[in-house]
Amino acid sequence: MTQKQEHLSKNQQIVLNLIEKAKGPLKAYSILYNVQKRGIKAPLQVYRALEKLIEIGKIHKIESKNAFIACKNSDCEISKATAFSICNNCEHVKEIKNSKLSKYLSNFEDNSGMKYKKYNLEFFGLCKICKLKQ
Amino acid sequence: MTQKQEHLSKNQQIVLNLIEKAKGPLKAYSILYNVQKRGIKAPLQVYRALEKLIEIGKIHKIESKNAFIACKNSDCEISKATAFSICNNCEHVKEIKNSKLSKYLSNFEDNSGMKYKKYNLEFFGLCKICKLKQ
DNA sequence: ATAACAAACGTTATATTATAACAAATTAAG
DNA sequence: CTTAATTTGTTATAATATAACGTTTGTTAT
Ligand SMILES: [Zn+2]
Ligand SMILES: [Zn+2]
Ligand SMILES: [Zn+2]
Ligand SMILES: [Zn+2]
Repeated sequence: MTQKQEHLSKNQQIVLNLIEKAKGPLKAYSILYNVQKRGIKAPLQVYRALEKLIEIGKIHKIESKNAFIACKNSDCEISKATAFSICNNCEHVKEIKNSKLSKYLSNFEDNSGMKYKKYNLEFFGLCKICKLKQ
Repeated sequence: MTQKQEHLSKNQQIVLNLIEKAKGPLKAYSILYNVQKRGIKAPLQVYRALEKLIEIGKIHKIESKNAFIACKNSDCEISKATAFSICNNCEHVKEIKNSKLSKYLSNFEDNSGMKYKKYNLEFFGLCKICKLKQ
């Protein structure tokens, strides 16, 4: 049983539902506008839900875009090891699931003697579709 | 000759000087306050300088912190391949210079058929000093 | 040198992203 | 039940970043 099942509060569930059915990453204020019909009125309610959802690994933040995407991998170790591919043209974002990569990075040590507990990697380029269009 | 030497404008030079002599990453508005004595008055002047400096690889943005750090590597391919180690406790940030890592990531391909032109990797953990203090 | 173009500048206003502070309500645990 | 912890609702504000506009400076080609 790799799936971590937490009980989510009302607001957390509302925000997660929206992010999960979205095609791409969503920004906080776009989330806010889309959940106002469900009673969430203020930015802070969204940010608090986001914070919790990130903590339990249900979503990830795409740092370069200030946007939030649902985790599709059941085995992201609670968002401690994330990698994304981002298309510079259409902005399509996809979480990379590659065990060699995650193993390589999780075990990475540099000469500083620092052992890393978490990493976030963002790759940029052109996706297959946009490459053809060029 | 790996060093890329561009002519910098006045504002760009002022901002770069500040970032280069800083011990760690600086935030945009902290930069602004520190260069006001040199005649830079508005956020946009700072952001424009930052944009250019990033473009030519003199500085990098630490996305998870919205902060800017000078590039210490002469061979960052104009900021197309960056990796940082970040201490969660003291916030110390250091650019990782590791040719195996950069080679591995620059050549990385996943099953999506996307070839990556750029990446940014941020590692988090405790630095040597903070580890001892725990 | 001067026209034409590109890059950088200065300035004001505004957009976007995120958190502080505090009190009330809900939920989990003993 | 009761106590503690979490979540909520709300208002205000902080922090980060860009739009729009006109001017100035630097570069390139005649
Ligand atoms: Zn994930
Ligand atoms: Zn694309
Ligand atoms: Zn660098
Ligand atoms: Zn430290």
